[in-house]
Amino acid sequence: MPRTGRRPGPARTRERILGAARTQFGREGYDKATLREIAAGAGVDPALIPHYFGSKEGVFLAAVEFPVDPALFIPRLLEPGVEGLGERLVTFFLETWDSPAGSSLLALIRSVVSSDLAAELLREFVTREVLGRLAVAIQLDQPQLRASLVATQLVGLAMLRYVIKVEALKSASREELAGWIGPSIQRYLTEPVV
Amino acid sequence: MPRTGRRPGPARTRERILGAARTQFGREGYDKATLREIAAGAGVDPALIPHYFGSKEGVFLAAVEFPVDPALFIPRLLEPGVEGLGERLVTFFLETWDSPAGSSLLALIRSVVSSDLAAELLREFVTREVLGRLAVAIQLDQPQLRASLVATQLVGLAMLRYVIKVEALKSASREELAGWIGPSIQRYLTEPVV
DNA sequence: CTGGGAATTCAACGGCTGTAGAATTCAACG
DNA sequence: CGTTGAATTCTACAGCCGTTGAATTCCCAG
Repeated sequence: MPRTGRRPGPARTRERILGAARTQFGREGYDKATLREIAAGAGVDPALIPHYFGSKEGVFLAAVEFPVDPALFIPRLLEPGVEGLGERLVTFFLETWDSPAGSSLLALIRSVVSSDLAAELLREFVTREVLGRLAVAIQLDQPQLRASLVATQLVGLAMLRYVIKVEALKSASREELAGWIGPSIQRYLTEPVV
Repeated sequence: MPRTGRRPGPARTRERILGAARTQFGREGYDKATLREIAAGAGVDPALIPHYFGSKEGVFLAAVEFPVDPALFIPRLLEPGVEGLGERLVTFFLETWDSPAGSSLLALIRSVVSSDLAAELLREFVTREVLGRLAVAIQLDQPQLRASLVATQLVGLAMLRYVIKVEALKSASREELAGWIGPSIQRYLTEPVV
């Protein structure tokens, strides 16, 4: 059983493919992004991508891993107590989008609208990992509705600031936005029943 | 100069093509929708569409006309005064989406994310027709930022309720949602400077 | 009844897509 | 140095797309 053959390589090129895939999926969304463009971005032959990841779907799933771990950040946001939770949540949300991890989120949100696969993926993940944890954290009625309302405000903010790029939101500072939007989130999370 | 030849027809089939186009663009978005599927939905040969509307872009522009006229509904919403404006706005927004006109909006929001053409179209229209009118209506500082914040909340609501179809939002009543979200909108519009 | 012209269909082209499989390169080993 | 087998590339296929221009249908005027 000879342990021979070409050894080094795939670690490097796998990473470069994933990087180019994130860029491309973020810029174009799942459908418009093509394996040929991703391969060109990675300086690689297009056939290498199905070879490593099985299919276009495979490289998408490998590329858009959720860039933050809810099991970590949710307790960290809750730790200082409920007061100011809304503002902290908005600030954390904007910091994540403005960080390098934002490209993964852009790929996800762009793809969610065009691909049922991506929509299902995100809905399952958010329901299980995020809404679940938030539901047990806030000890109030209708936790799913409350968490969903929070999501509407945050998703809308991401859509207009990062996807459509509305000028007034693009040029506003994180602190300013947190000051405006934080209280809305806070109310969705803590306001007693309507 | 003989006025002869086949006369009736196009009015009917033009309408049927536009209807099928709205359905298809709403279900698939601009990119995924195909002329062949639209034609099949209208019971018509695919070549008729470029023939009547010039191109795929042409039938899209003809199909997704904004289904409500801001010049009409904005004064109507403002007329009872500023108190309760937030709730009225949310209610009107949801009524429009739940009406037959909602399919045009779905086509628009689905397409905005995949097509630069649609994004540019919507951004220009909203900036000019909606934000402008709202800005003069509310006599406060930073009218564009305020109107954009309103838009984030409404767009996010539409995304999660009608595009991703999150259960908690899909099954909530219009009144319930207006009760939760209305105050946020109200604050964005009328809260004195932060 | 007959011809003309609009309405509609047919057939096809060129381009792009994801993907499969054969062919080739090349670093590491005996 | 030659063999080996993984890493990579080449070639090609089948399918769908928007669009085109010629062919056909069919209503209506004369």
